[in-house]
Amino acid sequence: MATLKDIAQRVNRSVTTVSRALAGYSDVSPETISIVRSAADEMGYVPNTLARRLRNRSTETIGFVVPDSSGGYSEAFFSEFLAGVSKRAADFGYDLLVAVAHDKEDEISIYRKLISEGKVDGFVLTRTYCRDARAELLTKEGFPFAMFGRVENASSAPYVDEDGTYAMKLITEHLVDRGHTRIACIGQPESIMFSRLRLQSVKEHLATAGVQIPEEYIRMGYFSQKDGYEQASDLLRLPTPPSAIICFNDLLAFGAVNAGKDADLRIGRDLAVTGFDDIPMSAHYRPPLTTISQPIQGIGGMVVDLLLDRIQELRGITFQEHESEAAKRRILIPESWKVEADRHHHQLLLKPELIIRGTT
Amino acid sequence: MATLKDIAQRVNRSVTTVSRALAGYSDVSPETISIVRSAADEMGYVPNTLARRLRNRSTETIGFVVPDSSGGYSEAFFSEFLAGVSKRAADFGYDLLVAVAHDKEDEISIYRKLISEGKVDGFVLTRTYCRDARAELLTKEGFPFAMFGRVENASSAPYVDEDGTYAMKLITEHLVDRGHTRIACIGQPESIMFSRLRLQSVKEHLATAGVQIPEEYIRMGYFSQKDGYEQASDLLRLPTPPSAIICFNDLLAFGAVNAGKDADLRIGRDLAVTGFDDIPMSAHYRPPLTTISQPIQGIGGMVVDLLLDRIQELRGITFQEHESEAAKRRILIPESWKVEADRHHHQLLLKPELIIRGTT
DNA sequence: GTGAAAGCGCTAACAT
DNA sequence: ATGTTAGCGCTTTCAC
Repeated sequence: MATLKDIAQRVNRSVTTVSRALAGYSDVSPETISIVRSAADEMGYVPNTLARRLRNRSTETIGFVVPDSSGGYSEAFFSEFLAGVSKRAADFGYDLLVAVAHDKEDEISIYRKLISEGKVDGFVLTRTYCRDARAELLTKEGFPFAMFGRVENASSAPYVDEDGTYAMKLITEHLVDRGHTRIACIGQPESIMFSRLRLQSVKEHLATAGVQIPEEYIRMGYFSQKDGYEQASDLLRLPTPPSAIICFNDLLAFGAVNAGKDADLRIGRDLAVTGFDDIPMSAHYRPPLTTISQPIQGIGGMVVDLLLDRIQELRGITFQEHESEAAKRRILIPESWKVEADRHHHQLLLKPELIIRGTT
Repeated sequence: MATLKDIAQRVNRSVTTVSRALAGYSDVSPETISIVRSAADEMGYVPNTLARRLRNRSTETIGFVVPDSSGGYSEAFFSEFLAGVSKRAADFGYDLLVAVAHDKEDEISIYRKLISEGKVDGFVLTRTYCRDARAELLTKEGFPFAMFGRVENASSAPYVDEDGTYAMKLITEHLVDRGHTRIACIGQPESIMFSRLRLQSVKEHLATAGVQIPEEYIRMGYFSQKDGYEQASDLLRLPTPPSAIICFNDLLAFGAVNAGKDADLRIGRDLAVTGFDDIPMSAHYRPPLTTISQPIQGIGGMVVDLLLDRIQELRGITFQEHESEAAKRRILIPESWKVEADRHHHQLLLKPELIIRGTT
């Protein structure tokens, strides 16, 4: 591996000059620059990452800690998000460090460890809780992070989230329009922020439409297709079973559809089912699932943008910032996104889209 | 952040001594050791990872490059494997760097980049191809790697694989025992090593049992539940449709089951379907899926063991190795695994287990 | 426009 | 048993 020193010897300049030439500093003569550049190319020079990181006190690495109970994730969601994060990070020369936690306590200790060992510059969080231990820790430590989802105990932290309240407005209105009055829902635990928001929204908008939702129609705490099947089966055995089931992710909805089929109901006619996420399989399910689309990969990328912006911001306080650098990091929202943002574009709420298919 | 220097000043020793005390070298007085240790504890000393890595010329990081077309993965497989890798790596103080590739060419260039920038000490590969461009590159570069799966163009590389040949023997025998003579199969592209091996095995064992398998019964090149549905539907529309369908993963099998249901066949009686992987959902599908179990998480861990062993081996050539270190790294195979291994335990073949459930 | 020198925090060879 | 010295490869004052 060629080093700056090797190049310096070859072109008869000092290491310093070579370093600056390569970095494109303005106080290096054009001639020197071209000499150095071509030498570097020929020698296949690649800067030593470790040395640069040590010197710059920057790991150029983003941390992503995955809770092992990934049952919580619909798996497709997880890979999509990961792809979005990884690619955007790579665009900025950042690496992605992934750690998988054994359990809840382990998770927090992993964050502690990664921080104290200085292995990452910041974290990306997803699947946020209303009271989120991770957000709390990171806020307390003053360590940079950005989230897919909101929390209640870190109100100024940067996030991207889908407007679940609005999404559920779309869904309830859609179902009420279709004439449904017995509407149930199956969702994740209410401790998860988005789940609570969605449930609240369902309740509110049903109330507005003058539709009652009895307690036994509300099933919270579930994730998987199996859960969806079981809860839906149970709902359908009630004395007055629902005619529509709102599920808080697509997997739950698949389970509910199966339960309906097993109860000999015609899905979309006798029983309506809706999902959330629009994972790839949803369009190909039978019948295809009515659901809410989320640009998960794009959101992953956006969370990285927010995080890197935050990191730069904190650096700015400590170090002098080149103006050019400062200008580089500005949050850019894709044209195609409908979004509500705060003044600094650090807290973004996406307007979701309802995809009407065969299950309603 | 406290540094060695800080501790050294506090306890009136040199930085060297402190370093060695903390590392537990035998040539430091017990007294000094305890003084240094307690000072370090009090000051909350954590070694600077970057500095240590630069000095040791080791990144303590494993690379895992995920092809973006993760449609290829059954998603559950992917997270399980990741969990196994990450946890085992953590046991040895190694980090996991994950990169997601846009496409096939991008993938190779990511490997090149990570190598030349010195960001990882070795790679973990999965979903291997018969002629695997990654394995080829890494072998050529002499860069450490270990695989879940075999390849044909890197015969001495360390791997763990499930014995797919044996697995298919179990499945075909099971089906033939049940009286099936019209047996079809749906698998991934034959360019994928495990897929080719499984297909070969199916053909051989059917031949042995005196069962014909016509060309139109063989559908290779598929991954998803949707694929499974489409191919199975097509098979069932043939003049002489199969009475059993062997699928090379569980997702395909789910699709095939659905196709059978839609054709009003009783699954397990009129039509038998088998899967592969035993992902969590398989036990809860309706009917529950007959399939082959793979301890995916355990395999992920084992691949890490193989890789770290390989890395140490290569280091041993360059650097002097502490004996204790050398002793530490020996491949240990879990008691519960039935396994065929080479002399050095660097190439492992797991004996799979057939899980008979409701679909046969 | 260029170079010398210092230092990020750590470890190891080599004294003593 | 401990300290001195050197250096990993890079970036950044600061002086000329």
